[in-house]
Amino acid sequence: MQQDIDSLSFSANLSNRLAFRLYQCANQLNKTGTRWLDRHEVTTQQWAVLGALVRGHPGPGIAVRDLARHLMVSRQNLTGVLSRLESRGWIARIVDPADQRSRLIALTPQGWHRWDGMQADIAAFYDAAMRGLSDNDKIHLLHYLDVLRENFRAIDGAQGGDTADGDS
Amino acid sequence: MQQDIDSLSFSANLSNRLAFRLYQCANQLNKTGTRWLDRHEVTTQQWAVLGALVRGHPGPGIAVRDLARHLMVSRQNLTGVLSRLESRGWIARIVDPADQRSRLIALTPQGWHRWDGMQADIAAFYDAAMRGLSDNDKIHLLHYLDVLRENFRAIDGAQGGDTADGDS
DNA sequence: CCGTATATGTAAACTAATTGACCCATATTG
DNA sequence: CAATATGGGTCAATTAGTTTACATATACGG
Repeated sequence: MQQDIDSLSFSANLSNRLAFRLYQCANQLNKTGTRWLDRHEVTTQQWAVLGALVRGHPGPGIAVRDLARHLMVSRQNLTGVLSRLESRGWIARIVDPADQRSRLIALTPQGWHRWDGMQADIAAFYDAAMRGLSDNDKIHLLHYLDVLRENFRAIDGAQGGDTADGDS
Repeated sequence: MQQDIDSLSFSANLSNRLAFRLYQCANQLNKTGTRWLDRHEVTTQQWAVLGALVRGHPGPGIAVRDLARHLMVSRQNLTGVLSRLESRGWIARIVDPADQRSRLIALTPQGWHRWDGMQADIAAFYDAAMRGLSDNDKIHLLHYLDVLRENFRAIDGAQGGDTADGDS
């Protein structure tokens, strides 16, 4: 009996700590990441968008809906981020020739230029952030985060969320 | 030569995917977590605050500064969250008898009551979110996230951030 | 061609996160 | 006692995130 209670609370405690650690890491990723790239004038969210565009599907660009799904943010929120990037001339909204309702988001030459310009700093940030993790560790961690992500996706789907995407 | 380039890009790619996965997971954690606890009227941030208070240090409460450090958010932001919780009567700001500048944040009886009331749903959320992870997996994942967190803390410290905390 | 579904944008309200700056009270130290 | 440091609240500006709802244009099916 006592054993049951203990094992339950051990596991629950573990989940608790895990979720909290995720929360802490995300907070710090945003804070230190944005500050690290300060001179490039990008936030981590914009950075995530640019990265998704760079390593995005072949073709002229990515539809807003797919991009929102991939980033796991709401479409309305993404619109705001995209507008800020568009007003700076980093991205362009191109009407999809195959479906004129759809806007394909793509990096402009200037966007590419700015992206290239921040690569050295991004690499240095990753070095600092992942210090002490071997490639093998990273692979394990990536796998675990994949599991979490898929679970979250399943929860989101069951909750009526707008999510359904392939992989990065 | 080619090999060097490949191994470099492999490792960089891994870091990239890892950071992006963290970003995705954090987005989904907030989204699905807040939605899951919808009927309890708490966001994941408030949930994190309550959790920190519950499993907080012994004594009458936690100073705002320490709480902000622990949660890894800014003091100004935390003030807002605390005010919302205070206006609902879930927490109280108590003047520290030992240092009258300091406010000790503590759960009120009502706060405890609400916290107790959401425990079943929280446990169910964890079950869904961590499906497929054994306790051993969780321990590994926790360890990796700890490494990331400490690296972020080090970066934050070097950047002049307001961070310095023990453990949860 | 007409109705419906889809893609996007927009709007509004709210919460949360950042930064920088300033004020005030209290502690600490010289 | 005076100067300085610290803790916390507050104000302001900006970005990001959520939700619900609506408008508009286009695509598609019958």
